[in-house]
Amino acid sequence: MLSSLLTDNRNLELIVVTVKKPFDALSILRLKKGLFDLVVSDLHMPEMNGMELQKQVEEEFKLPVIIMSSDESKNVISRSLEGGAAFYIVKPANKVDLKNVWHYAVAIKTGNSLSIKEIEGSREPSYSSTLVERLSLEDVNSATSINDEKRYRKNGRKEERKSTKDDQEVDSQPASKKPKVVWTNSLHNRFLLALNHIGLDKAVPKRILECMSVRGLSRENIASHLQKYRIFLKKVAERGGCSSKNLSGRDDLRTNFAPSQPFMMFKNVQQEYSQRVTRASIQPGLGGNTIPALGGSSFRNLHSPNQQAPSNNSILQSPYGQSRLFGNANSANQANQIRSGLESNYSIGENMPSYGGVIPNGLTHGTRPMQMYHPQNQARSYLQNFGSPPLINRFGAVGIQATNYGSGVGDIGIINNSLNTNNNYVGIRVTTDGRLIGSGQMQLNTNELSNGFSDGGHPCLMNWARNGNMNVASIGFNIASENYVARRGSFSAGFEGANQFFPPTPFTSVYHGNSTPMLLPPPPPQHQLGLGNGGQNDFVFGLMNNSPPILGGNSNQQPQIGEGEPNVSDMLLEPTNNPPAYQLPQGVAQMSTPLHELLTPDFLNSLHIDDNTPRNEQPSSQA
DNA sequence: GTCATAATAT
DNA sequence: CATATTATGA
Repeated sequence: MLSSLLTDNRNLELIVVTVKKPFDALSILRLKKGLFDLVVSDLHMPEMNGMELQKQVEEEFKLPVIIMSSDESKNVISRSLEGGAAFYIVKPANKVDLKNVWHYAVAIKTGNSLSIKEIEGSREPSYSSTLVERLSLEDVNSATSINDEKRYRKNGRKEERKSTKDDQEVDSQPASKKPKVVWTNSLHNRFLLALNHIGLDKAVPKRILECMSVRGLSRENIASHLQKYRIFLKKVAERGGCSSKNLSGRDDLRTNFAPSQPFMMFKNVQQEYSQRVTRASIQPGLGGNTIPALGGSSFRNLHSPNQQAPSNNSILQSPYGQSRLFGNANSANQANQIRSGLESNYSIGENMPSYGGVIPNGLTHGTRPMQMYHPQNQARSYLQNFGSPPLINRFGAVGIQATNYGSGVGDIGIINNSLNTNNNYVGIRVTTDGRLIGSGQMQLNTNELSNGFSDGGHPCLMNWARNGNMNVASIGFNIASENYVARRGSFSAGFEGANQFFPPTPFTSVYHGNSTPMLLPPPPPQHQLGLGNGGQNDFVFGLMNNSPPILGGNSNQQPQIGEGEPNVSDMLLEPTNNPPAYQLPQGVAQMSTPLHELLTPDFLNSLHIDDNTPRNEQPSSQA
């Protein structure tokens, strides 16, 4: 059923009926009650103006009305909008307007085929014609004006498609462009959840589709994404790490610094924490009072529970050298040996065994083990060896283990000490349960070396050091009410070498008390380091959060398609009967399988998935 | 269901 | 203009 629905959605098209007079419009609306979803009307019309029509339509059919007019005066516009018009379009309508119309139409109509009724004042038919023509020619899917006089047709390679609704005077139009599905991070996260749920080996488009339950998403869409994802996995599996060449390529990263998409992640982190700290969007990676169980005091345990990690597998040890940043990190090469150390029953401050959580998370692709990358494992080894009193300053940089205050700083200082052409510090304070209670000081462009870590009083938590070959970012959190930090929250580092980038590791995985592995395949961007300039700019296929948290106070803004998607954790934490919908271009999504059925609270807590931003795209910053 | 590749977007 | 992403057809 769902699939048929989706199928229908894919064939969704606009059915446009044009009439000359408002009353005709009303007549047809009455006649074809339920067929229409949207009315587009001129403002100025003979018998009844657009606003009156809108009122009538609203009252009688509860349909949104878009008013168009060449009248640009603010007065008129605002009056129309206040009067209840869904949109006001100044004629001649431009591409953006039409896009909005389309989006709006799609948004309000989520399942069935979409109909747009265009009502045309007889006075100025040409305007509407213009609209319709552009609609069909330029932009949105298929939209056309069908009446006896005019027929606009896209020069498309596609010929007519079947109309989903029959109506004598309604015809369907060739599609000019099919809107692409945008794989936002949240959507992708959902995809990952589905994969995780199904199991990678059994994950095929159809099943994924079912599991994802995103309305508007087709099997093909998923197949395509899956294909990409598999390619990605393959690369990861083949190239366990990055070659050092990336690390040594350039003297000046600045030129290559920001442009590539992956880097965005880091920028987002910065952005988020420097600008958007009003909401504690970071959820500690661990639920309850558990902490990641890292091996004793040994970094290597983290990386490879079963093996001794090569001594050079830590970026911390030789950031400039031949080290492979994460390359050997998962030296538990067999997929089924990959374990997450994130589950732990140990409390903060408690000594832990070499590794507490043994969560196999093996993934396979066919017969081949897929090595999933668990950056949080490698990157977040900051939590260990909390003595008594607990040591502080143990978070932040990738995989750094601080043994004590001083040396901890020193260790971390490998990063910090590395040429500091740029150090940014951003402080964020978080309560023990992860709530953000304020931001700390921020220092920009200082050459001062800093440990970048809080000792409880100095919340310099984010540290971004740069050297000729790489950039390292780290973010940590100060848990204000405790004397030690970063128990639960920390961001790890991002690296960029030449064109490549190690994204910071968002909190991703967390498990449940029981052994159900909930770990999602997190972002393994390390392969990028091996690619060099000619390499493909790969995507990060893990849970991530690129988008700024949605802050309060903007509720009066009309959500755009693609915005305002629910974040997964929100959905999960508060299951609702009205699950928020993903709004995909060709249809509006609706979750039919609540994710909370798949997930556990702890897991959810660990996730910060609210990203509505298209993957690999930088979210727009909030003004 | 997958793969290669065309189409489209950035 | 090149690259990346998504759609599509075999």
